[in-house]
Amino acid sequence: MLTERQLLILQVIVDDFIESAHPVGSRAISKKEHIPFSAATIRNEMADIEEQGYLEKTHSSSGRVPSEKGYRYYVDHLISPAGQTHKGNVISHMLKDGFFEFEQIVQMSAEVLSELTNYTSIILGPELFETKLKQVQLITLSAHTAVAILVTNTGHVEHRSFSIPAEVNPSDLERMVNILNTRLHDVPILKLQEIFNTEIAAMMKMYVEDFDRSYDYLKAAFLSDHPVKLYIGGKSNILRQPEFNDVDKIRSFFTMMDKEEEIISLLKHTDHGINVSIGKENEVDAIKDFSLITSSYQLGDGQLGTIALLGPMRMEYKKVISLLNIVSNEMTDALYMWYKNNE
Amino acid sequence: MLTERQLLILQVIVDDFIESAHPVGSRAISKKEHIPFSAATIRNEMADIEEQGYLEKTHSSSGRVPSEKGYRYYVDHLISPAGQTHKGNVISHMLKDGFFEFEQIVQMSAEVLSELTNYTSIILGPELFETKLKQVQLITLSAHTAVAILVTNTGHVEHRSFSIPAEVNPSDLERMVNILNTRLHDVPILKLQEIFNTEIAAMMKMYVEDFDRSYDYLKAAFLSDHPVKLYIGGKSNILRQPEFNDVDKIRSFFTMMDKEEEIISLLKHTDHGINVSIGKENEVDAIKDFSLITSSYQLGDGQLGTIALLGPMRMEYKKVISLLNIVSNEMTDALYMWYKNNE
DNA sequence: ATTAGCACTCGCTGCTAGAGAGTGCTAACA
DNA sequence: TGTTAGCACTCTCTAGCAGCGAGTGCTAAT
Repeated sequence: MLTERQLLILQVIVDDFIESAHPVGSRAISKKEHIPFSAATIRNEMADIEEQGYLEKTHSSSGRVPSEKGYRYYVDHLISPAGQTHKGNVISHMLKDGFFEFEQIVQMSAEVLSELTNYTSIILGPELFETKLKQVQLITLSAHTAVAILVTNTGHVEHRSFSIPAEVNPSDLERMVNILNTRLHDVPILKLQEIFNTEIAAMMKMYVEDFDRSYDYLKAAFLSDHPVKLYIGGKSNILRQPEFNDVDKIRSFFTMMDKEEEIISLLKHTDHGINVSIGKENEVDAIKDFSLITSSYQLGDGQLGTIALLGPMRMEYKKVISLLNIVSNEMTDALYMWYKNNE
Repeated sequence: MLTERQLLILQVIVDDFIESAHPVGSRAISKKEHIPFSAATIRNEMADIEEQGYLEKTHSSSGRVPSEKGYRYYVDHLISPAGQTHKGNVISHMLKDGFFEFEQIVQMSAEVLSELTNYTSIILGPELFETKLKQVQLITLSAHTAVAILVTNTGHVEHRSFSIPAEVNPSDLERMVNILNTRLHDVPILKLQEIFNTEIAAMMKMYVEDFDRSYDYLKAAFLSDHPVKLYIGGKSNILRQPEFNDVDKIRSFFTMMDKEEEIISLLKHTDHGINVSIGKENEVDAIKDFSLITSSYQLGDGQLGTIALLGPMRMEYKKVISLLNIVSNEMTDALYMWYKNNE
């Protein structure tokens, strides 16, 4: 167990190290105004704290650095839930703007988050397995080309252009769209493929001449690829962190950031509220000396998306946590409004 | 003037350096099979070549490295136009696929180009000042929300969701869209803003009640931000190049890549064919020790887009040039087909 | 004209010494 | 008994120096 004074010292060390990125020595601590103890006393305390695993040395005669356990304790017990609400205003303003497109807002939020923190921000769109198709529209641009537009109940819009082979009859096309609209309304996106292959195929065969060609084209146009959408902000902002002084670290970081699936799997927990993973607590090896802070936001219908900041273990937890709290709340609010309008 | 033999040596040096990234010494050159001269002879020649500015030393007793002038000469005169057509097939296949969306293809081309070369690829979409609006569609999703869809003559589709304030009358909205469709057909995108502010405003005042609100919303929805679209592939692939051993270089590179406008201005020449800018030949300071190779592709109606590869001066010019040639031709072909279908 | 030989230059590696920052321990102190 | 001053010790970091290797330029011989 740590004494009061040890907690104070631990807090000072973590705060200081988060700010400076340099190991913290006893003398430096004793110089702070709210620390009335001598360097020697602090040395003794530090040895105790280290013994309990909250601190580490980078080498035998260096100052102390928080261990993962130290960060964990700091995050769990030593952070006062400071409310710097002024930071939220930037994003609040963005989101309160009457009209908006979901994706644009998310992308901007990601950029702003990264800009405010100098870490890399990641936002995971709503998980599509709850998302349902709301409406299908087909706009023909010419005799040979058309745009298919899919609108989901979350307000997400996707378009896809495709060319219409000469053999396909325009009236067939229209009939097909009607079929789609009737049958696919309120169908979960993830079940599209299945329904296409069974019911739709059957229905179409009845109504549409030259079934095969039309079917293939339409199917390709409608079944797009991404199940979840990922928004990353400020991949390069993180280079401002002093821990990125090592070229290999940069390389491995960027290599990891290119692997979308890995990142998605990392964020795909749907707990409510803030979640902090420090160092090896992360399941993915590639970020075993990073910290990842995630928060969830909610769509109008209760679905969850994830919003996260990835940075060095020496992260400004206090700032980041309150910021993420604000942003996820703002997003939830804004999306609730949007959803109500859309209903 | 350089003699035959000096040209041969220059070529060997550039080739070798491009491959190895190490300064090339006289002994190494004399060892190559097709070089029957001794190291001493080569030293003499190298001194001459350096005197004429085609080579440099990194320090007084180092091997030689091509100067910018050397690269320039190499590119202009020493590259045999090798036709490695097999590389083109990858992209050819992608593009020949019957249906496609312009943006998807471009993005994929960018990725593939970068993957094949380990440089960063940049593709500039068609310049919109020639692009004209073809059709406007408004799909209402609910009483309060709608999607505006703009289709251009290049087949580019843009959508924008916005909410409809309660005060706006649905029939007004419909009337507005009709007005837009009549008046804006074939209007260049760049003139949209202007026309909105004058003619459209005037016409709408006549037909539409509660003009002000409707107008603002529609305007905001229609005048989107990006005049040209930029596709970047493999920003992090370039980290594989040995010249990126320096953290500062990496930082400045990524900082530059974040400035879209700068990159656009860099590529906004519309010469036909391949263009190589070496080192300080580039107008932007940030890439004064990079080489930029651009090529143009053509849209069906003659508009130009730009496709480029950005890498170290020590670039595999031969490979890159032939690759860019192939890709830009493939893209031009594919887009011509698309355009004909769309007409 | 070409080449072998040689002195010279420069970067790189490894070694050493000294300075600086920090620790742990001991002994003195309140 | 808890706190502190003092001191020896440890470790990193930097500068300086020597030796090696790769490469050059020049000279003299072929």
